[in-house]
Amino acid sequence: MSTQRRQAPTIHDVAQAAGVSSMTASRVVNGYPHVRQAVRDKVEEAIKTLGYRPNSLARATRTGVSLIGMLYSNASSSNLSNYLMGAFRQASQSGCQLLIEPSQAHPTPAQAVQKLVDAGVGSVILPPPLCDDAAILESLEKAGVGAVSFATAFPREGAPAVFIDDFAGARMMTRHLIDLGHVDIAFVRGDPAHSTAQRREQGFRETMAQAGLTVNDAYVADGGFSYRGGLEAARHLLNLRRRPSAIFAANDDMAAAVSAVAHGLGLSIPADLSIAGFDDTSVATTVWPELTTIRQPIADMAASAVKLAMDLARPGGEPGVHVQGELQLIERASTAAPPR
Amino acid sequence: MSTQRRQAPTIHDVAQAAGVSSMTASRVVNGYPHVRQAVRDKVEEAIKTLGYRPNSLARATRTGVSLIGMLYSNASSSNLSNYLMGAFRQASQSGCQLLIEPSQAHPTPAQAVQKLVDAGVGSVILPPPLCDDAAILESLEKAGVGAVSFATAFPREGAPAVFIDDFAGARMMTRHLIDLGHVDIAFVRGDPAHSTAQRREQGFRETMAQAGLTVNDAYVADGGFSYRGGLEAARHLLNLRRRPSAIFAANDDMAAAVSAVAHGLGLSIPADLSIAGFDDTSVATTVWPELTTIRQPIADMAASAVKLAMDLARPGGEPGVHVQGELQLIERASTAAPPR
DNA sequence: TCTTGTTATGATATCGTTACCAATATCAGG
DNA sequence: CCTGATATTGGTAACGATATCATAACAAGA
Repeated sequence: MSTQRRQAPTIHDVAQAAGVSSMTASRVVNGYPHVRQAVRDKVEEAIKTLGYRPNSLARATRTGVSLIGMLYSNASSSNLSNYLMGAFRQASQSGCQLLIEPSQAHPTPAQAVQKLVDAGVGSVILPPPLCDDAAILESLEKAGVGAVSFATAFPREGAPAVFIDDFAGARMMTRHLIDLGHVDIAFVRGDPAHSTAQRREQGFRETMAQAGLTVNDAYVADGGFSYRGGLEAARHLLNLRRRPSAIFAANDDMAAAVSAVAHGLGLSIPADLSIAGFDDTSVATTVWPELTTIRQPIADMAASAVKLAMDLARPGGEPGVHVQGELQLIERASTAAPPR
Repeated sequence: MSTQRRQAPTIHDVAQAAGVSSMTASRVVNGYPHVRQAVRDKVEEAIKTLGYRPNSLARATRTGVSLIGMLYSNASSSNLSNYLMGAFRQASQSGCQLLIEPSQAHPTPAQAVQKLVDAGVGSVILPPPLCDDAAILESLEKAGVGAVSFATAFPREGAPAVFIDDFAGARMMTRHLIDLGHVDIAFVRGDPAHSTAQRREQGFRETMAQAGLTVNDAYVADGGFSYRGGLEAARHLLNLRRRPSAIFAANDDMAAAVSAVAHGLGLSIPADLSIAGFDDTSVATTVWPELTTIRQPIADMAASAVKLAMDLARPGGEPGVHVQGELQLIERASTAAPPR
């Protein structure tokens, strides 16, 4: 029964064990040059033996802390936890503090941004639709606070941004449905205020066109990215005289709504109707059958955003970096070949 | 266009501005006694003038950092973001690092716990069902790592825990339905492996009994806390010869499933059927109509858990503290008086 | 007046880390 | 063998905050 709380080893312990100065050990830990391979090996062995883990807080005090502001809108709330996970993991690694502010807790998004600025953040991370809001970007520039755009479909040249290729994602999914043999494919649009909604629709339309398929106007319904909007869109689409054999919704919430309506009409999924979503949020695996969807690496993207934000806050930071997340088509049980 | 990055003021700046030593300033900041009111005022004014904000990272280096392990199971994934938000907010305030580990990423929960221990955490936060697992608790004790139980329905005496009164919550909701005039009230049970599921069922049953209402066995269905399980439970309940006029599901996911099935059967909510959930997760406001449910202050509870975990990791920490979250009945559009 | 005790303040050391600079080792070219 | 450049190391001083101890001030009791 060892109640002994073992003290975490410090870099000095490592240095002593390896028989070098703590400075040299620090250099090894941080991968700096000008350390002989032999010494490097010794230090690395000591690190492994002692189980040393750098204390990122102490490191941050020396390197200079940054306070980074992060907004979130609970619109994409299913993705929120991944967003937070990735951001905080990176923040803890880089030793910066994150100040999180729900944008919908303020009358206007501008006020949420102002609150962060007043708190003294060095830079902020803006999710959609704020990252496409010219007024907000301008007020930030005036305050001398840099902004990293997160998940915008139109990253600005010369400004740091983390995003995915919504167009390509929509293409992948449309392609998938076409390859399964579908011809009558309907689309549920997102909120046009979000740049991503536009790109996803373009991706759908162009892929259909390239495959020589026409997109009937009645086959494109507005869902506003919400479950409720998805319900109405689904009611419209599934009551058409010529019912589509597949419905591609611009996000998972709407796809889930389509699924609910389809069940209500006694349709069997995917035998009677294929349903595809986008985002791979938790609802994609909550509903039954689980949704075929496009996964974005939200956590990694959030981590990248924090990294960019830190660079931005640093005096010598190099702005204008773009990071693109890799998309992946996740095939689950909600899509199949159309009924004969 | 001031590109000048203002340096954040330190406690020394404050001290100088107030004409005292940094130690005295620190005492004021931390609310320690033994500072004259006049001096306290002077320092506080300096803090306000300079806009000083304590650097919690630097503070933590001196006070002793703790690395706190946090497990999560994506079972309650809708609550995950709130859980993370609260925990991270507190961690950043207290200057501790959080190491988060998804328990389902490991073959057994015990291995997830072991990974945290190996990483050198000072204590861990255990959500259900891990917090009720005797084997895990024992192995932690052997390793000398304290555990804070999160959201268990049976907090152990003498062990730190953060929880809600599931029993009382279920009572509140059952009472609400009875007060609306419902008599034929059905219940969708959660996963019996979770202690909270049992307590919620007890709360339902006892309140019914106290109101002189009988609970028909056919009116209690198993839903396993999942959407899918909720679907089956709802199909069973809504196809009974004598259909209940209200269904109380032990969590929101299952309530959402009930809602979906009810829509499918052409029932109007709440005119034909009242539906109640528990947890107030994001699905409660995603489905239509929005769910009447019981809100738990998950974020605050997570923050408390982090605080307890830090106390636990500190040598002189006082264990055995219990923190209970306040419940609140959120009345939305899914409940109303029963049809005549 | 002289303890004695309590309250109020400051000086200094320290946390774990890295920045900065000085010191030494090594090597190429003459 | 020397010269200067470059690679490799260590010493020291920070970073921002607090713990600890010492000191100063003041009041109450002997």
